[in-house]
Amino acid sequence: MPAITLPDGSVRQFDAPVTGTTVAAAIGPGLARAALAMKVDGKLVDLAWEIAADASVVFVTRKDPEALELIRHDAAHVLAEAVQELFPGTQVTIGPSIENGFYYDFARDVPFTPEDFSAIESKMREIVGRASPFVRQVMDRDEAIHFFQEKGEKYKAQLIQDLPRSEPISLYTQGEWVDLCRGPHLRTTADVGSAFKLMKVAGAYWRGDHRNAMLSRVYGTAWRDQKELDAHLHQLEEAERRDHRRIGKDMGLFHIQEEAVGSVFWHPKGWKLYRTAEDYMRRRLDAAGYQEVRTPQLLDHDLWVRSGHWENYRDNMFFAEVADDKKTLAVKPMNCPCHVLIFRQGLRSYRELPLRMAEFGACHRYEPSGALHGIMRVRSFVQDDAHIFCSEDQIAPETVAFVALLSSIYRDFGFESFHVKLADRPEKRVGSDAVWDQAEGALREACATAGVDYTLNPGEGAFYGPKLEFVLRDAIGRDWQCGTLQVDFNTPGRLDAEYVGEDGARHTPVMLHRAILGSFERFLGILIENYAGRFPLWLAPEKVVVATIVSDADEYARDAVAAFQAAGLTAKADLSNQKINAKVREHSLAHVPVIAVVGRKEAENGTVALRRLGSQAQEIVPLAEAVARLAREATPPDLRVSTGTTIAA
RNA sequence: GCCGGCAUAGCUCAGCGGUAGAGCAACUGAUUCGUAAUCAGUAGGUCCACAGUUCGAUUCUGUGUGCCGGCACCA
Repeated sequence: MPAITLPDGSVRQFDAPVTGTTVAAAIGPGLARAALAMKVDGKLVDLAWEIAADASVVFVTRKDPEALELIRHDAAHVLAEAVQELFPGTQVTIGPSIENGFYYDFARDVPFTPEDFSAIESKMREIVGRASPFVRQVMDRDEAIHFFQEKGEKYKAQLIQDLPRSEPISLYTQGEWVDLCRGPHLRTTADVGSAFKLMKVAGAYWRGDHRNAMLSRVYGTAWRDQKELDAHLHQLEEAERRDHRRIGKDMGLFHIQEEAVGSVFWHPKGWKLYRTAEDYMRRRLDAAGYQEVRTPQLLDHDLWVRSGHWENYRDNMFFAEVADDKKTLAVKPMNCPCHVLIFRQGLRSYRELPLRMAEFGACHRYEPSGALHGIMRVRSFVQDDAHIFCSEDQIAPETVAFVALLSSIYRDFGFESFHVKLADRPEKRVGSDAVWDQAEGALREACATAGVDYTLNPGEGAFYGPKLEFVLRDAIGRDWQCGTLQVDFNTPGRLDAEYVGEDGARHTPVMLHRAILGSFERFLGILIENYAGRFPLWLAPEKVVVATIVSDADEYARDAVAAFQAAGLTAKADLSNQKINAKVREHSLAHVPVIAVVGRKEAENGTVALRRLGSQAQEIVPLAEAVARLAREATPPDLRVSTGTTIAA
């Protein structure tokens, strides 16, 4: 007879197998009301699950994280029921809970549109109101297939067909409606609550494969209560407010147009930002022992055949031809082969290794039209690329040095945390399995040496080698993959790179492909969104606007601008015939970090009234002090001299 | 590339089978003002492109292009 151990350590004895409902009721009416599901020996199950043997039980209530996932999953079921009530003939497929909500994929001749939402949502609320219990039932496999085929649900039948034989087939019924589902579920549809909202429709391939039928996916968001839902909707607005395409337009940083799809026209202010980032990166790479190079855009396609790109990457490459030359040229999608060609000039010695070759390399890739996204995903971009030619035993120390450099650079750009994924051999690849074993082993070992914790990203490596992906988190919690470190035992050999070792024999170097920002375009897009356009002073393309209150201060304002500019601060005067309120508003909306207001008083006293973006406070300081202080603040982080340190003799 | 939506003034958007409107921005004038919109006036359009239907198309239909949201892709 089951003895139930509760989280507080107490034990309850029962005479016969019991359900969670019974146990909760035995503990108290409060818990009986609050318990939505339970964990039996750590496994999440329905409250109606029967416990026959001794077990530890933890009840899940609305405030537990597990509850949220159940709410979302159940909301998906409610959505599916609502859709099938409203649109008979629609087939159901799958409907999982996801981050922030749920979706359900439907097979239907006419895809859903957002206009259908209000009817579906009303029906969903009606179903929630019915408080139909979720009832679990286990069915024989063939019977279940037959059951769904009878109902005309061929996708469901297919799902069961493909489940492993060992898997029990469970169905859940809510009222009249039945779905194939592993579970678990809440008690009744009422537990879903009312804090849900349908968000968007989208096409999605059956089983995520583009060769399959396109289904109509309905996305929803669901939360424990209205407050959480509101917070989420607010968060979405916040993300939209930060959209780099919006801010790029508002601040006049860049534009993209039809004549150059997927390529960026950088405007003066945007290019200033770009150059600030590039100059910074160049200094960091110089200091870290990299040698910068520059290589051609167009190269004979034969090179790409040898490198393996022709075979594995041709569909994503641009090609160029001219009338009186039979050669086909490829626009480089990567810089690596070019760097190998430089490496191959002359005889290399082991003494030159590790040889770190860097290039801000302009690459072109024919990305699918649907993948393009502002400046984040483009067809023409510049990588902060470098290749480290080294011996096998230099992989680990180079990885350690790289991770240190990358962390420091991310920190300087305002990103405090990142995580790492290790992507191993993909299906489409070059090189033997033995070489891949070696490369993957070397990379894992390097991670251990560098003290890097990583999660596995199976099958996602480059075609020439496994890679580490460095994913950073922005100010509103979104993740972006930027940095990468790839171990390549293939390309150097394919392109005949070699060096003379200590033993006098010729060896093939290992090549580490690495990038920190990834591409400038993407990284700057991320920076824009991370800061919502409110850049720290060193990055801000326009640092100071001197705004006058009266025209009597014009002369002084010009002098002030000159003083800021002399200190290297991009500054301009706003002498326009507008009220100071309007000027403050205009420049605040343009994300200018510092507004220096000058009126009669300031002109007389040689001061400026500083107002920082995002604050209403003003500080009146002598012009010279303002210049010195802002110039110090605008110094890039790598050039700042920390005060108070003395250099030891 | 696939599914769906969208394309009208510099921007945000309204509108309609009889060839176009608002707010903001711009420009002109007045106003000299103390920290997120001073007032008045003026100008501004191949209604994405091409084809079709129609007496007549910015509007309806088709095709193309681009953008947006997903999916697939991201070596």
